[in-house]
Amino acid sequence: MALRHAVLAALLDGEFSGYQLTKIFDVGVSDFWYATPQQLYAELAKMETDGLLTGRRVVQRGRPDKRVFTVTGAGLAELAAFAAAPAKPLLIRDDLIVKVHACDLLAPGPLIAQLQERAAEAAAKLELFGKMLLRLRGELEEEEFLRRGERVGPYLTCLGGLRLERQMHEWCLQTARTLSERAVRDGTAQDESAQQEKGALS
Amino acid sequence: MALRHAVLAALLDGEFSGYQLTKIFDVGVSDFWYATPQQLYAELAKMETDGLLTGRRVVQRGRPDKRVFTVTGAGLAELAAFAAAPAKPLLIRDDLIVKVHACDLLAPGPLIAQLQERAAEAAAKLELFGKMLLRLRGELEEEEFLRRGERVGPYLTCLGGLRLERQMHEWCLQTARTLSERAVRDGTAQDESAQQEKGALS
DNA sequence: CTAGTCATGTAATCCGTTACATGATTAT
DNA sequence: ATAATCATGTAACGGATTACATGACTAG
Repeated sequence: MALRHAVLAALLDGEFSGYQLTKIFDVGVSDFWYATPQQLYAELAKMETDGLLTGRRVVQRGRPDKRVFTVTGAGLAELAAFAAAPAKPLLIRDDLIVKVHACDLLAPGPLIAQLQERAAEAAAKLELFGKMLLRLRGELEEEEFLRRGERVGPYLTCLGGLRLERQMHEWCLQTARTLSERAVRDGTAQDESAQQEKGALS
Repeated sequence: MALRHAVLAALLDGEFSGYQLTKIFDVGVSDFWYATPQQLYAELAKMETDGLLTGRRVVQRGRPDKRVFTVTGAGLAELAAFAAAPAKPLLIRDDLIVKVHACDLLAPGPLIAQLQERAAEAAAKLELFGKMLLRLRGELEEEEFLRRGERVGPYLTCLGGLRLERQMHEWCLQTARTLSERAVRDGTAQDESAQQEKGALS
């Protein structure tokens, strides 16, 4: 029961449909959670049954109708109870870090490529978060907004996401550089036979 | 099928028993993965059946016997295949960030306390990772070790963990400070009735 | 002699992922 | 026409968490 709290938090920013929430959770906005569409549709149905949300049908022209959800009083109470309870420890699961951990026994080529790819993704998110921060604080300066803004929650999490992506970007590039240099030292990165001798597995 | 690759990577650092691995995965060493004991014992059994690992009984004096595991050739092949396949996107799930996202509608007191607690945990991990880096690189300087060390994988992931914890530490403290200042502005943090008026939920 | 650590599991339940399924509308 | 986007689900499977269970030994 943890996705539901993320959904409640997301719905504080406005009314959203299941589809809109899939977009929000797919990007993992501000890196605060991730969920698949199937999870969301199922959870939304359950939450409505449990009285935490109310759905409202919105007729659209040119597009299929959608049902947007609003947090109820019971939903807010659930969120408050969640906030008061001790937080579970941060959960991270990352294939890439596992691969780097094992990098001394692996072919360096694919790993370096994946690190650079991840760095590029991080850079894209950095830009996104930067724009988001601008949008959220409007005309105010950051300090001013954090002191007197009405809704700073999304801004603070976005700042966290920005920091995370910045450090991810740097780490990936630095790690890729280190592995490249070592590959060169061992007899050029693309030379497969040289790596076989060193014990790398294709 | 992702835990098994993390187990394989961990077992590159030496022979470990299920119990030892629970310690490693419980701390979430270098923040690279997390798993419960039950998950590990089940997965180790399956991996042995699948021929990725071999177990060896170690008789101890003063302590119960243990079974330590070693990666087989098939295990290394599995790891190589995993490394060559595209990595799944980073998965983060964090209660605290969800709470901060909703902070404008919540009582600030408990949230601030939890942010400070998390900051303390991050500081503890920072120290741990610092010591670990020293131990891993021995007498060499970092640059030198990264260029010529034999096993840099754990070092690189540890560097990543260090960066992550450093940024987590800073973000938690900064966010706690921001929320504290806002709480004061609204009529002192511990004054429950004042928050009720503002709309905060206890 | 009590609490804590070492050591290993089973069972039930819950959560999450993958695959499948449908259908309208808009832009090319 | 065809692909892409909007919109919402079901079903099956596999992975993860929680609760339960056991037992030896060590340090206070």
